[in-house]
Amino acid sequence: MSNINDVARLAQVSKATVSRVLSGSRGVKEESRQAVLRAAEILNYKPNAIAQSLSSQSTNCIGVICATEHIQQSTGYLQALEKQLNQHQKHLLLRFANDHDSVAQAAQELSNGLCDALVVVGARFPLPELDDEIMLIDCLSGSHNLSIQCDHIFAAETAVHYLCNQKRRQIALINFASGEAAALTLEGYHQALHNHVVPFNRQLVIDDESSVRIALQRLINRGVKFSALLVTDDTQAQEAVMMLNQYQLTVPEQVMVFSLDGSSRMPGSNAIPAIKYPLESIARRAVELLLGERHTSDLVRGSLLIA
Amino acid sequence: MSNINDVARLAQVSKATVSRVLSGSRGVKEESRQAVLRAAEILNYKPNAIAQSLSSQSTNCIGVICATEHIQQSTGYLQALEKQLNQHQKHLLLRFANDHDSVAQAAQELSNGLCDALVVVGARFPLPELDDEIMLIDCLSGSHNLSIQCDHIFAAETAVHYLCNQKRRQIALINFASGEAAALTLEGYHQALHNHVVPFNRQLVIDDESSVRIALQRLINRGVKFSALLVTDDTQAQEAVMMLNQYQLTVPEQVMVFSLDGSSRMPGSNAIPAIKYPLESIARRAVELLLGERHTSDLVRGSLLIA
DNA sequence: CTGTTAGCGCGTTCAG
DNA sequence: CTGAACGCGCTAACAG
Repeated sequence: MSNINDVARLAQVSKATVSRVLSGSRGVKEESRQAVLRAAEILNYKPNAIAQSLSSQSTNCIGVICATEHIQQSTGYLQALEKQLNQHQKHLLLRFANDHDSVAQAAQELSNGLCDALVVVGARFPLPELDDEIMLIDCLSGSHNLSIQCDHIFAAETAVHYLCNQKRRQIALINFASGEAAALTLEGYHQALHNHVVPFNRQLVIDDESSVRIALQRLINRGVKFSALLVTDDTQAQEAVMMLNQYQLTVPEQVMVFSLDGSSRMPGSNAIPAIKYPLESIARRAVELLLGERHTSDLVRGSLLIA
Repeated sequence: MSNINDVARLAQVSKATVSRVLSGSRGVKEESRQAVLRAAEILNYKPNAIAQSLSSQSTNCIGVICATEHIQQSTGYLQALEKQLNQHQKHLLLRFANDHDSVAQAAQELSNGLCDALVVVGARFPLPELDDEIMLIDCLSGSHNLSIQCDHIFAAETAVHYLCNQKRRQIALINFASGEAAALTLEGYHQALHNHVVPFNRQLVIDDESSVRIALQRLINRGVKFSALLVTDDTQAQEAVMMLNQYQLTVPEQVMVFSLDGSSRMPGSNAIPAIKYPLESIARRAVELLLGERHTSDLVRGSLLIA
């Protein structure tokens, strides 16, 4: 690979002039300008990104730590993020993590100057204490400087509202097992029921169970009737449908399953109503926040999606 | 962020000694060694990755250009690759691309010293002329220095063999639209039929159609009966099943759909028999080839997977 | 065993 | 308008 010296030599100018032409490009005689461009063309010269980074004290890399639990979900985010970053000439350094410790380790290992910033995406588990510079997207943790969260209250309200309009008033909820998101979801659920003058039944809510299947079994074991089932995402919805079928409950006739996050749908789950979040705009907002100096957070609302 | 000078100063030694302790670590007096470690601890010092890269002329980054066409497939590769790279202390620089030009551009932009190597994953379209150093995983292109390909002949043979044993002898094939893989698949299909003394019927094969739905329509329009349908991957299988249902054909009773690549399955497609490739070992092999100096290629066989 | 020095490739003063 | 010189943070070769 040729370097700046080679170009300078071939173009009969100094390194500084080469640098000026290829970067700032202002205040250079047209003649030497052409000479540099020609030389660079001939040598197929590309400024070395590493050297530039060292000099400018900023790599153009953004580290993304992606939760794998709901992988098809995360993949949507990944694509949207990459697209946005790409438009800003930034690179995406990918790391997967599926629990507290993995995230901590990944964050450690990416904090050695390789990345200009870090993002954690889709972590549905308690996160370690992270630097305030790190952005959280669609994670459970609530109070963080830089984050983009789904409006869980709004989602739950919308879902309950829709289901009530379908004359389904016994709405079961399998909530997140912990975190701010769980509380907010419950709040929206509560609120919407109240608006529809439906009494709240504690027996219809499970909020301390990480496995959907077991949550559903517990629900059924309780013997309480329900005509609708709210779950937190599409993966859970799929599993719930299968399991309900095993219990001879038809979907959606007897029980309508509703996914509170149906972004990045996989084929075959179109029959399940859901709240869909606009991945592209979330990613755009995320990159804006990340690259801008303003440290703030966003709440994004999802829209009702029915087959 | 503190740098090597800070540590040297605090530890009362020179930069070189600090470097030695944290890298080579040989031939250093225990006393100064401890001093360095203590100082590094106190200052929470992390060697700057960029500076190391510039000096060593090797970033520890591997660029991965991932095709998005069959995204759930690609995601599996991505996770497996990241895991392997991680074990080798390498970072994964992610780029998505869905056509010839995007790949070319991505390859260009990652060839500025930022990456030590490049990998293209899952590209089912014709690729641009790429540097021989670039590794191809599960791509259509055949002759390339460094690549890991699926054994398409073996896969097609296995599929046909299985179907014949199920007494299904009219086996339709919706093949790749182009490339080496298409030819190999057809060869395996051909060969296996021959072994089962089933006459080859050109009317059962579609190999110049990128859309499954249209391919299937063409197949049905031809009016030729088939009791089994071979498609190239799970996404296509899903679509085929839906479409067959629309035509009032029951699956698998009337037509058994078989996916020639059912790696990284999504929930709900368990009923479709498939050939499954071992993603983890493919990724391991890929990283070995990439990091080793031997430039060679691999052919990997998939195993029959039935619900 | 250790400190000094010279690069790695580039951007950026600062004189001319 | 241009070139020489310095610094980014670190590693490696060379003297002591």
